[in-house]
Order: sequence, then C-alpha cells, then structure tokens
Amino acid sequence: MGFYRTLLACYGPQEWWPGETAFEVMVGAVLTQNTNWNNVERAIANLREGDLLTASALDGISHEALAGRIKPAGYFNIKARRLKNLVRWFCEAYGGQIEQLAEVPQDRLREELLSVNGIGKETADSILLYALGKPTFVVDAYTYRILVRHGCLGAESSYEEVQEYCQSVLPEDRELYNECHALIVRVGKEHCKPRPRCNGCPLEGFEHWVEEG
DNA sequence: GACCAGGCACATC
DNA sequence: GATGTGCATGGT
Repeated sequence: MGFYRTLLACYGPQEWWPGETAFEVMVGAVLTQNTNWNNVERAIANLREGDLLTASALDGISHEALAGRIKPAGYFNIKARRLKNLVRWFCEAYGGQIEQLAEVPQDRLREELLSVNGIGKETADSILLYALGKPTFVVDAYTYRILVRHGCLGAESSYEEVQEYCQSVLPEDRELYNECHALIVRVGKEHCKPRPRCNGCPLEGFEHWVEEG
C-alpha cells in the first residue's frame, strides 16, 4: 500500500485504460502483448478508420484484411488469429454483447477467457479489470520485475504468486487495482528496464546485475 | 546496431 | 515441468 501511495503522489492518476469502449479495450489487450502502446494506437486507429472496432465487424473480416490493419502493432499474423479467436468466442457465447459478458461471475469468465487460444493470464486479467471492471490485479513484466528487485518476492514467483501478493497488500478495489497497475507501468518504463546499467560503475559492461530468471 | 515494448503458444528435451 | 524459440513493428 505504501508503494502505491508513493507512486500516486509522484505521478498522479494515470487514467487507464485508454479506450473509448469496452470492446476497444479487449482489442487493445491483445494488440499490446509484448508491444509498445504507441504501436498499438496506430493499429487501433487503422481499425477505427475501417469501422472495425465492433465484434461483428471483426468477426466478418478476413484474416488478411485484419492482419493488414494491425500491422503497426507487430506480430500481426498471430494477433489477427488471436483477435479472431477472442471475437469468435465472444459472439458465439455472448452474442457479442458486453452487457452479457459483464454478468458472468469473475472466476468463470477468467477460465473461459484463458480457454481462448491467444488469451493468457495477463490479457485475461486486463480484459476483466479494464474492460469489465472486475477486481483482479493485472500482473505484467514490470510488476514482476519491480517487486522482485525490491525483495518483495523471489525470482521464481509465478504469475499467481505475484498477483496474490499484490491483492494481499492492497484493499480489494477495482479502481485501486486499475490505478496501481497503471502507476507500476509508468514507473517501470522510466526506472525498471530488464537489463539495468550502472553508469560510471567500474563493473559496467559485466553482467553483474541480478537475473530475475 | 543493440535494446526494448503493458505475452503467448508450441516444440523439444 | 522446465527451457528455448518464433512471432514483427517502431522508438530510443
């Protein structure tokens, strides 16, 4: 809780997730897999330009056309397939209606999301929290890296262990989870690179940093 | 040119 | 079950 307050005082509210609709947030969650958000924004702009930010539109478009639109986000063939999988499930099981999705109990919905090929734990939790407002903490590379380097968790910690740690030190509150994850990404981008360099250190150049594994 | 970015699935041992 | 690899664009 202390780190959350410190980050909030330092950076202020981050106002996440950027996206006009819940469906757009779902699409963004897939597109941002291992990808800079700037590139995702270009891809989303391309989709918006083609009026493709609806479940029915994406369900109807060809793989090639979709891949072409999302090219700036990288991994476009894989992501086109993953978006198709997600949308197909969404349409088949819930008629492409966000309201119907939102009624499903959180645990069951997470299981269903994880059963879609291309939707992993982080993507599923991002959709649950940011698109549907469910109180689940999103763990990403920054969350893991920051908590391990601060000694809060061991390097071998699993996704669930990191998630449980965060949820145990924070009150269960979707808005707080939302803000906290956004702040972690913010501070991580600026101060927690995968391979820290020690400017001026005589050992600079040697791999003397702690590997998280 | 090297490194990085809001992962995930799959092959192989 | 752990470990390695492919996927790809764009910024610094």
